[in-house]
Amino acid sequence: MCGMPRRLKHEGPVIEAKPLYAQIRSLMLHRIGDGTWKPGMLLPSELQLAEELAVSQGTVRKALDELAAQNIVVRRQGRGTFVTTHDAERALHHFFHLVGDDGTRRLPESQVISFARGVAQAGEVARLELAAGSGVLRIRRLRFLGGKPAISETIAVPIAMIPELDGPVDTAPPEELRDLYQASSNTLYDLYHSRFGIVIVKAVERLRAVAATGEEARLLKVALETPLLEIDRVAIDVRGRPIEWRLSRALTLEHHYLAEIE
Amino acid sequence: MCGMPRRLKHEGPVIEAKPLYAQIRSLMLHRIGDGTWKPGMLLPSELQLAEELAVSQGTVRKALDELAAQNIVVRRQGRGTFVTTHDAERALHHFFHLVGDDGTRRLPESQVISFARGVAQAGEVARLELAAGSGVLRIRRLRFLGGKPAISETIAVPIAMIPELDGPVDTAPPEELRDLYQASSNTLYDLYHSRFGIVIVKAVERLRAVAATGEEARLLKVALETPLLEIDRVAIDVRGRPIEWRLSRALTLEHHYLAEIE
DNA sequence: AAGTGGTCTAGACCACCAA
DNA sequence: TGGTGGTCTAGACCACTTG
Repeated sequence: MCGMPRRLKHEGPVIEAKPLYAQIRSLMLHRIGDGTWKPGMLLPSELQLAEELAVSQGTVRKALDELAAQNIVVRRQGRGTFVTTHDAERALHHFFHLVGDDGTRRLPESQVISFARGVAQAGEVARLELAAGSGVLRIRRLRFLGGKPAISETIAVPIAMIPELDGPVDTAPPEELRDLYQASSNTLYDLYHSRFGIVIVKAVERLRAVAATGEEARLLKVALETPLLEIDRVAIDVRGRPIEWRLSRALTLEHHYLAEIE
Repeated sequence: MCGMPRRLKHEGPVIEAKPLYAQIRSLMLHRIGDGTWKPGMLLPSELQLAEELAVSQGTVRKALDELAAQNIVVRRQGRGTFVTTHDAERALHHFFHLVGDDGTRRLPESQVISFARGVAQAGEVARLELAAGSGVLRIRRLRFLGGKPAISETIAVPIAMIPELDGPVDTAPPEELRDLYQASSNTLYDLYHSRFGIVIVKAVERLRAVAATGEEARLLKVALETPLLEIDRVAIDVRGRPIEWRLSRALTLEHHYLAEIE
């Protein structure tokens, strides 16, 4: 029955030369990215999707299974398939790896120190793959674990990724956005998803041991030169674009970074 | 046709109450663990396995796909399915996360400092889930990256895991084993697999920043109190048993620890 | 009871590889 | 050319959730 490079009928741009289930997966990612399917939403059932796309249920299933494996979608027997919510719980387990030495995982509180636009510096250009002279949003904050200052953090996001952030780089960003960032504190990825349609699916972290600088020592209330764990993270969305660069320096006296490799 | 809790016919111990493909997966893991299927070996084809186990090809496929996703098995279209070899390449990419700041990944050289049996200390008892008084093999070594000393490392393995290591804990272990450890340097997990039938599939790493002690400073040729990245790793085999505890302290001046989260 | 995802089967054709 | 895994289909029954 099948010809050679099969092709879906319902797409705008023609996708070819990859398996049907992969094409369907791409189509679903588009629907999530463009807001047709929003976070938390119930998707049509496998049978409905199969009929709409004119493929078998098994093919739809394979596409959904892959999305589920990537945590983009959650499947619940008897209920249906849902778009993942980057809620606090998930953000905590998936993207926040500092845990207490006793194994407890606590949500850190955050205090925003500064929030401003600026022209991308060399490090930002490199890690966010920007053109020279691009604008970025920069957030500086101090985070607390168990009430004690534990992490000094700088975040950079390309202005181009956030339409609401357009404007001269030497003026203050909208107050509303600052409030959003302050409020979402620990679940920025959920904010990106629900507000900007950006789905973070991956992060690359580079870790090293460094000595606390004067400012860090002051913020974290420790001696100068105290060893800190530096976490240099770039978050990447479903289309492979770097969305956020985050440089954290953490005290690891009562906490450690947990990595599970499998 | 199907009854309720389906059951395979060919097993020794009865496995029940889980899906057929999961039972088949377990059976395959047994065959790999007990040496019936050795590293690098070509497995029977899906159709042969399906016939032998009296299930459909699709069910065998699902079991094999899961093993492939776990890197326990490698599938090659047109050739067949093979038991994974923990070769240097794989060990490097999967379990060794220290990379050069320029992105290069180099295989470290190792120099064994000491190699002896002993009674498990508190930390070893806890991390390796041992009974008090159990014996462990302890290896102390210094590792070099780009010719320069970079990592100070202590490894502990329960004697019970290695039959060839049985004997009084206050005597020296067999020379042959020491030679093996020295030679395999970076691919201990391959040694565990091919020699002892232990398949490492997972590792849990805890990272923190610490200050170099006197001995470490001497070995690594840096100043006292230099910040070091401490990596506390427990390797776990396919049956969930902790096999090895490794405590490393690394210089991160020209290298960093790379973690990819997805 | 109706609808969902989860498991399992049987069979087709394809792309790839080795002899 | 024959055998392998990779894709796709069609249809069955199961377990779970909701009304």
